[in-house]
Amino acid sequence: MRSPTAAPAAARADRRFFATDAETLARRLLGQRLVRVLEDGTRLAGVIVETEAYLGERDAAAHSYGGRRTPRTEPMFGPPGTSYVYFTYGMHHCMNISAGREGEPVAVLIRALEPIEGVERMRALRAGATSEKPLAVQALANGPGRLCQALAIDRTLSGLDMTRSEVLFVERIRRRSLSEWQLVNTPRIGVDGAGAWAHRLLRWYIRGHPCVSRR
DNA sequence: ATGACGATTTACT
DNA sequence: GTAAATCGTCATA
Repeated sequence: MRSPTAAPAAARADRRFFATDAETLARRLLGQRLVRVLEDGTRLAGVIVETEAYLGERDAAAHSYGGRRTPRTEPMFGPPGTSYVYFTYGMHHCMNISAGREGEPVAVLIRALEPIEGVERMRALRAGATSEKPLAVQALANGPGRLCQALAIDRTLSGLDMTRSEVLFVERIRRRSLSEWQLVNTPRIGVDGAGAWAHRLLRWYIRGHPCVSRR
């Protein structure tokens, strides 16, 4: 039973939310809340402030370019709302959410969050990365690798159905102010080897937000 | 079996 | 600004 004073349960993003093209989902995710529930029940959450779209077989920057389908990339082919987490550079993880339709390997990379819940836990999770003093809030999840570290996301969380998972999901939050935000649209980061696709404007972020990567 | 590379981050000059 | 860290994944053989 919920107490009369408790806040109403946030609405979880459902299949329909994710079932659109990657560019639309990349914009739609901005301002929504990404939630990670740890094994001890701790809730870590933040507002998504930066995303990138990966357009599948035709996109030379995508892991699914040319239809490449391997155990690693399999979640990209899953139903919309499937998590795709990969390990790279021998030390970092990056998190995506599949979009489009099942069998269509398109996804959105989550590049940065504004930490909202469990900030101290995120700081502890990130502490090992630097020898510096405690990190500022805006430095906890301002990049795809940092975000995964702050939320304890690794490839054991790849392939989850985020419309069902109890450990990783998106909550839709009321965004009356969203229409007031200005979105910035730029080329994607770190895909210089992708020829003409490197120039496509497939990255979005909330203009002026302090938690965006590469400030 | 082997080798090249990466949707990054950090530290250092 | 540049370089190092570090290893799973994938293509080739």
